[in-house]
Amino acid sequence: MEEGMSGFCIKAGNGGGHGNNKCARWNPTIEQVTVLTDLFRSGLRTPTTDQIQNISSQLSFYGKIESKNVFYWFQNHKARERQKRRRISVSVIQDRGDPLTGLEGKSLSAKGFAEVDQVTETDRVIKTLQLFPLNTYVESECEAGKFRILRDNCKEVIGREFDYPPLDLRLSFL
Amino acid sequence: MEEGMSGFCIKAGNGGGHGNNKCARWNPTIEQVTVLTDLFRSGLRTPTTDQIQNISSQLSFYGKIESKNVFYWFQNHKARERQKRRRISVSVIQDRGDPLTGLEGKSLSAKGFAEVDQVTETDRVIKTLQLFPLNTYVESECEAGKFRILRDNCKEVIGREFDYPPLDLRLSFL
DNA sequence: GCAAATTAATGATTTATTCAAG
DNA sequence: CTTGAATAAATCATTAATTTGC
Repeated sequence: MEEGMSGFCIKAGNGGGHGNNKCARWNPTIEQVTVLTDLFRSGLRTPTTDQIQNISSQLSFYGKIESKNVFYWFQNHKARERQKRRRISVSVIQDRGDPLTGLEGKSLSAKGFAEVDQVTETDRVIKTLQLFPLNTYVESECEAGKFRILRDNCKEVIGREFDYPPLDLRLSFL
Repeated sequence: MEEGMSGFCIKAGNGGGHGNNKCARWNPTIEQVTVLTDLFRSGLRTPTTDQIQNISSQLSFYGKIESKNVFYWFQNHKARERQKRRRISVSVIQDRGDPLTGLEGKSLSAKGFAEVDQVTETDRVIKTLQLFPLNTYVESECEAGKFRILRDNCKEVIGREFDYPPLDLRLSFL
């Protein structure tokens, strides 16, 4: 399969600006994303029409882009940042600064974690891990989907018993 | 910049039969790393406090270990895998572009987009660029010509139109 | 073979973000 | 607008690999 298969508008060849009309959707360049991210970080969340047009105009120097792309970018980025925060805030509370004292587990809770708000006591059977290909997972960071599921189940799997069956834990995953 | 103040580990009597007596830093055993890696590859990214404690308890069978070690391990491993990934595919950015026609400010949002969901990690992209000294923007596979142009224009446009008050600092390096 | 010296990995800290609550 | 919660990124620091001279 050729790389052009996916239909991305690869910026490679189109130095001229117009490039291939083949691309179905905007494929931002590194520079474009950098600028947009900077703006976002600087506090810009919902740019006005004028701002959008200006930004778009500016970014067009880096490659093909339209105003709507800018608009959507902010929409999406804002939403995803929020979602990301929500997702992890429900289940992750760790210690920090505790390492200095070396208190270990104790201070973990001392940190005032709530953690347990994990509403669902979902009865998802914990066979999930066995479903994971493990080998095909590679080190990619496609954590999104799978992790969400695993996290819930992992609690079960790991918390199962722990009677110190040495290799038991490991074997169950291998 | 007081930085070197760290590292006062009171030479704890390291239990366990595996490690040394020094309180330098955790030195995981092969088994411990194996289990941690399996968990990671199974999708576990940011374990909860409970999970950390459980994992730590389990792994203590193989040698000295503390909860914080587990916590740090996942932090580091996650970050480094991502870093490794990012090194390679820097230009594969995809924002779920949206095939809408013209852009007209507010009306778009009114359109009722209901698609923002997939928590892709790709929008994270390379913030590395922000560290660049302004004009050394990357000598990636892109043509060189465009960059210098934008830097000037961007400064202009943003400085003129954006209402965001004190945040203009960002502009200094665009 | 073996240590001293150098380099690569990786454990542990610090810093800078983001969203959200008050 | 300020502050709390919780990272993830960047950085510091130490251990293990390895290279090198003998």
